[in-house]
Amino acid sequence: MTQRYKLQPAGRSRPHRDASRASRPPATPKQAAACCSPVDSLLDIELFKAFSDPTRVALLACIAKCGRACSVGEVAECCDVDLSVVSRHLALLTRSGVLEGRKDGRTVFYRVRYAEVSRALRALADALDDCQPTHSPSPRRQARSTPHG
Amino acid sequence: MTQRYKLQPAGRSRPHRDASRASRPPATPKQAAACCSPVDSLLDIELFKAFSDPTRVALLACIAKCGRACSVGEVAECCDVDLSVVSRHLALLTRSGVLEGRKDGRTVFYRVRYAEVSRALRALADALDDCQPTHSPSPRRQARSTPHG
DNA sequence: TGTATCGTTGCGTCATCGTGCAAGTGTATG
DNA sequence: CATACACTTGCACGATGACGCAACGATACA
Repeated sequence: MTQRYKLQPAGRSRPHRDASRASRPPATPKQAAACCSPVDSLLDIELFKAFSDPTRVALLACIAKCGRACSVGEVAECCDVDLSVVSRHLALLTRSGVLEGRKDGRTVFYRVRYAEVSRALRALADALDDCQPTHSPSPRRQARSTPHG
Repeated sequence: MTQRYKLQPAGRSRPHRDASRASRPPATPKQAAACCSPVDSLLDIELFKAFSDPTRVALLACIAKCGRACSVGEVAECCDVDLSVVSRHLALLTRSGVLEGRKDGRTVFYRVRYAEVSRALRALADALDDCQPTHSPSPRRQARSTPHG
């Protein structure tokens, strides 16, 4: 099945009650604060915090564009920062569910969890669209044009 | 036309050279750092920094769930922080292109730029998927299931 | 078993950011 | 013109986070 809500680190998964974005929106922001909606869980602070540092994002972009799992040493050649800094950034990206690490001998290979991240981003986009009263109430689409799970 | 790349504050728009994600990915992360791709501009640090503070995200979620433009005073009732803090958060969200402010008399109404934000999120999701060598090379889809521009 | 390699973790430092208070700006109202 | 209201901005302070260096595992190899 598809993971609908908040992005989790690799190897976990968590259910979450659906806030059933009812027929009409709350009248005031204060009322909105009380009623919970998919956007609450999809606005995943840890995920977006991972995307909010230039060095970290540069490292992520390098791995992403590479399209394969990369070692820490390889990734460190992208940026002019200490290897320990790279290690910490990759660890944080892993904790936030963006990367996945695999140890092979004495080297650690990090790969991007493309499907999970893009699914989380699209889910948030859908949830935001659903908040607009003028918007049609969201046909649940698959992740991409290709209908694989 | 649709704005393909980085989310901009309301009232602006910027072209950007297309990195033409070529046939095969770069061999190493270092090479990946040199060649630019849609992910570079779509990993918009200012946007995601806006989503990386709990208070700020709570305020945003309130406005989003409300589905209409809200005044600063209204939004301030959602959280237990000073009004000046709310004002600053909403200003930052505006600068990063998430909100749009409109002054009416002495009150300022902030609304969520739903379409622009969700478009930016989906564009990043697409760009990430395109980085996977195993993935089909991205049919350019419209924003949602409804085929309006 | 010693040594080199790959990566992580502890620690101190510095910059950034979130916050509250107080003062300031701009707009309506009497 | 004075006052009230809605919001913004200056300032100081504390918390968080990014960074480099050094020390520490963990694994491979001679």
